[in-house]
Amino acid sequence: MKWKDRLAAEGYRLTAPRRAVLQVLQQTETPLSPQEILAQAHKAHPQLGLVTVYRLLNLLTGLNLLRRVHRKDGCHGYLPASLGHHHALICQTCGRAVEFAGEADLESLISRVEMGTGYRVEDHLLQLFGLCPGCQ
Amino acid sequence: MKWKDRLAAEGYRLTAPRRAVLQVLQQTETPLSPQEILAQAHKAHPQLGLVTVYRLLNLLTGLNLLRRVHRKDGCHGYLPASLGHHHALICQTCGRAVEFAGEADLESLISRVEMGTGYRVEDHLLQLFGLCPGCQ
DNA sequence: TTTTCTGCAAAGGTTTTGCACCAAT
DNA sequence: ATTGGTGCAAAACCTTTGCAGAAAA
Repeated sequence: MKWKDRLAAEGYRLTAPRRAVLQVLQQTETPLSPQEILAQAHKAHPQLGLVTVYRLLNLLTGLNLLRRVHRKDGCHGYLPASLGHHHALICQTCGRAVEFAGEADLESLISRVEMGTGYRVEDHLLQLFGLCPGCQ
Repeated sequence: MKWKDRLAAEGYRLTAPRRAVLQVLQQTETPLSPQEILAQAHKAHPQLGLVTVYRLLNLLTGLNLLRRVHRKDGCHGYLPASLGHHHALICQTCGRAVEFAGEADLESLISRVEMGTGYRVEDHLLQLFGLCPGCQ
């Protein structure tokens, strides 16, 4: 429910299409492509258009409510974002995803790489792919 | 020169368009988009088409001679790949990229995540972004 | 009522495919 | 001579934008 409050607090309107998309995104455990989001939200709001999905995705990503991930099939997927900087671990079979915090381990890796290359590291992209407990 | 040998060994033909594209890719230090590759290779082979670039990129990526990276601007870029599983560190200002091996550090992170989540991790995507020595 | 949001249509961009011609082996 | 490669055109996608009408505040 906090997503709706957040949108209201930022001055955005709560409309039927947005409710439908929010409901899909808040419940998903797998990274969904815009098309997949449309298909699911369509049930709750049949006249929903893909354009509206894209606009809301950009809005929510900007508010850090959503995280955009790279899927193995090349598409982009969207996942509800936890607070702070987390990373995604995605099941290659069922798509189910969990987030994990790997900052501590990355920091030592990053300082070693900085030392070795002379670069200063400012950002990173880390995703893991594997099999979830149910798919092993 | 070993790329050409590799192509020949795999039964692929050495043509003028391919020579032009190979020359560009073997020399680059920054991840190039297909359009950028076309623009540079065009000098050596003016009638080169973008389609041919795409086909060769897919071919070389399949042979593990090229690595596809995600650029911050959303485009895909291509870098010559070293042997083994390496990762890219890309300068956000000039685009210059280096590869680094972070397997040792990642292994401890990965086993910790496997322990915590119950997933089995089979693959990963790691890229670092920062400033190269010259751009700091 | 005022501003924002929506959905359509259309544009822009990237990547793939079909096909006839051409070139490397 | 064969086989595979090229380039054009066109198609298939994905994503963004312009705009008039609709809905939230």
